[in-house]
Amino acid sequence: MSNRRSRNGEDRKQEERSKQQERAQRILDAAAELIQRWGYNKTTIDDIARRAGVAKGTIYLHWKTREDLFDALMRREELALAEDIRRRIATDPEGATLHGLMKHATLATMKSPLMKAVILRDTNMIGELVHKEYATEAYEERIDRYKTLLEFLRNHGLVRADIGIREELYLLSALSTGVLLIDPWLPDDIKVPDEVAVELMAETIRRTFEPRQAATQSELQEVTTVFNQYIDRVVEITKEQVQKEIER
Amino acid sequence: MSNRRSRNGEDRKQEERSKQQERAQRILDAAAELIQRWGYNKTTIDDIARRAGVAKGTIYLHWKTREDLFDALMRREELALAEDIRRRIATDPEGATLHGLMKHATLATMKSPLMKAVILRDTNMIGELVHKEYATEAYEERIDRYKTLLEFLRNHGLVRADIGIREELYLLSALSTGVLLIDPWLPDDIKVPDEVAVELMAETIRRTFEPRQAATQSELQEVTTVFNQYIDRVVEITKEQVQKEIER
DNA sequence: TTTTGACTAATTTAGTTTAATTGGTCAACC
DNA sequence: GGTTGACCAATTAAACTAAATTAGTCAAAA
Repeated sequence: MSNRRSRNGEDRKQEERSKQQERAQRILDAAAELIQRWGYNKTTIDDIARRAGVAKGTIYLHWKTREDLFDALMRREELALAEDIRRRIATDPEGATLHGLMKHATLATMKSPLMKAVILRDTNMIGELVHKEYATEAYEERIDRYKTLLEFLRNHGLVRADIGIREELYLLSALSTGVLLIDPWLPDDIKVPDEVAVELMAETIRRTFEPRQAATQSELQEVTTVFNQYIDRVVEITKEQVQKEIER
Repeated sequence: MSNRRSRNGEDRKQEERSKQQERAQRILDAAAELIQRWGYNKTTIDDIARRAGVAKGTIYLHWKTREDLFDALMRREELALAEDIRRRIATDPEGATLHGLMKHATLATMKSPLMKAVILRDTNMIGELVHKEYATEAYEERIDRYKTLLEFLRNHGLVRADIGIREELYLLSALSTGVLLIDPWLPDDIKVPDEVAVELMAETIRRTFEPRQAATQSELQEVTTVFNQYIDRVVEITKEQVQKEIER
């Protein structure tokens, strides 16, 4: 039906949409870069438009307000983070464990200046506006997901169940937050590379949270499957949210 | 020689000195209270004088500048903290261990708003001036003392020696800093009381840093003695510094 | 239809003047 | 002697204005 010479409306519409989506990504790229360099407050729509090579009005064809643009950027970053974490876990034989997840999630966060700033509520980078709303939300969502996974792992004897979940969540939060933001406090001769830091954290979690004797091979296999399914679902849900926001 | 009716010069001089020292303490009390309430920047010498019930000039009989007063206050707080920690360790059967020390030191810090603010570099409470100088110094001194103790405990097999000291110091720092400042991040239903938080931290340290099998009773006794001597020496050194600063 | 950029109303920033406060001193007082 | 609080120079805060910047709009161009 459709060929190179005479294309039907559907084709053209789709082509245009993908072109527009590509442009949306370019705009978000520009925003991400500028925010990382100048911080949220000092990054203007004009800057972003100039860097993305579009007119200012075009940006408002995609998002109604400046905050909407930022929201979309953060959602995209969330997705990138989730995919990064999934990738790291997939290539790590010990990925599908509590210490594995925490290790990869923390390292991924460290490597994403935007997410790190949001999680740590770095007011210098992220503006005051976001501070209260988005940051708290992001952190609580994170904890919520850990809670779900923790319950699952406890039920399968892969995590201690002799202390409360609240206490475990507290410890995991304190430890990972400590690792995320300790750096500027440390004297130079004690600093360690990110990769070493999360490795140390992982070992701590393993020793503190996971039982002495390893699980049976078959049970481990089963848990790993569900674990990975869970991660995949989180990625999928995030992806859907992002798609919704990119399609105008 | 000297009795109640006719005192010699020495007596009088000493009496006056103690009276002045008492006054110095009163001034520091006032300063501490006001700084806790209003923060360092908003606490004026006039405020302090009024609250301590002395004239402003009197304060300058004790310290040359506002900063000197603050220094003295922090030294005194350091001493109080060190004594508090020693007391807590003395009454805890497991006090003379790495996890015991960390637990009591962290809890003592939590209970001292002034020290907590300095360690966490809470710019809202502590002024900018102090930020760079005193805060860094205090933190590094802390780490230095832990290093000494860590080496000692490692040599006696009470702490793992299969990872580097640097890595151990990093982990202890990240963990305790995380515990110290995580609170405002947490959703309410995950918060735990300070006492529980440090208990969880202690358990983490025990599991992560200390060997599986307990030491022999006699060796433990020996280590405990040295451990306590070390704590005592830290307290004594701090006390001397404070004395020097209080005596004009 | 889609994209643009000049335009506007509103906010932020920068600069200035004025008023209040503050750290520190010292002559007078105890 | 030791202690005080009025006093001063210097700093900081407040009030105000002018200038610049910014998010968002929309008529015109592509």
